[in-house]
Amino acid sequence: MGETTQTTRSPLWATTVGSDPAFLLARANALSLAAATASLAPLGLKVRSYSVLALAAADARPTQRELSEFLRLDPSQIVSVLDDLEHRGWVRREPDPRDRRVNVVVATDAGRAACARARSAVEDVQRAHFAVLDDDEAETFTALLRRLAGAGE
Amino acid sequence: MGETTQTTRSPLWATTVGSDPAFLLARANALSLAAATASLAPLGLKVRSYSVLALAAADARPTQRELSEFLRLDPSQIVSVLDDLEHRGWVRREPDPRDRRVNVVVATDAGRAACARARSAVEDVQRAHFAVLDDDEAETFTALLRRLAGAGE
DNA sequence: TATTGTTATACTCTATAACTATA
DNA sequence: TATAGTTATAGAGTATAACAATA
Repeated sequence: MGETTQTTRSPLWATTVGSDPAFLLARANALSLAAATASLAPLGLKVRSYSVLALAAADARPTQRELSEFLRLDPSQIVSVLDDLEHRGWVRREPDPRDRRVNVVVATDAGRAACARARSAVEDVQRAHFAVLDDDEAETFTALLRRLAGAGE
Repeated sequence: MGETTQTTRSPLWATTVGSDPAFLLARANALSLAAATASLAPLGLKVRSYSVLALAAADARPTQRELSEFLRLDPSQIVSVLDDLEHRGWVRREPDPRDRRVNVVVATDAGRAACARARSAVEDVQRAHFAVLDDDEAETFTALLRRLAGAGE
């Protein structure tokens, strides 16, 4: 047993491309992204809308501009994500009384509940994705990844 | 000195999203991808066309189907990448005499030269990207990443 | 004059299906 | 009947510029 799940194993893995860190990073991300997307689909969320919802539900009270910069999305894309989330009653735009140009994004109770369900779903698949590493390895990997991702900037 | 290069440091990094491995993976990949894309642009290449050129130049003699599966691109996307590379004289489609349906992709001498220049350019920026890790850390990271990327499958 | 959020538009990327020629 | 490559097309994602309200 064990051979039943064997995959095709392309000979192209033996090339320099197959061990290029940038290529591996892209591949690992594609797998992670696909798993997260699939787990969120039943909830009517995509990775982007879930990210926005999660930041709102974290009580960070982000402005649209902050969301745009942190998620590296164009401000106009934030608009459409928020339109969708607000239309479902999961998020509200609150005008900032100190600067009436800016909106602060807050999650509703329904939004928090939806976010909790979504988080549970993505954590399940991410755990499965990281199951190829033991706990120590996963911790090491994430610590190095955090620096590579430029966390904090 | 040192403060001149200080970036904005979003407060959103303090949320759970900011330490989510999947988010960090996406961010690290986006940075790597943007750097590679920028370094390849002067050569008229994108990451996808460079990947195909590199696999051809590695003498792996991939079929279009193999390229499609390994790079996780639709067969029709391989067609347009190859049309572009072939039009520039960097790659040739060679019909396989044993099965006349399949084309094997090989790099021309000009293609190998272009590939060497491209490889040098991307390696420079990738080195800079990985410079936040020392050699041991980079090696550890890549080894773990390889498993996470499902290398070999 | 600069900035926040918004709208509109065009471009790229991706996914899908149908077609041909071979097997 | 199935597979490799090709073509065509529609949808999603992305980038850009212009605009109104506010600072």
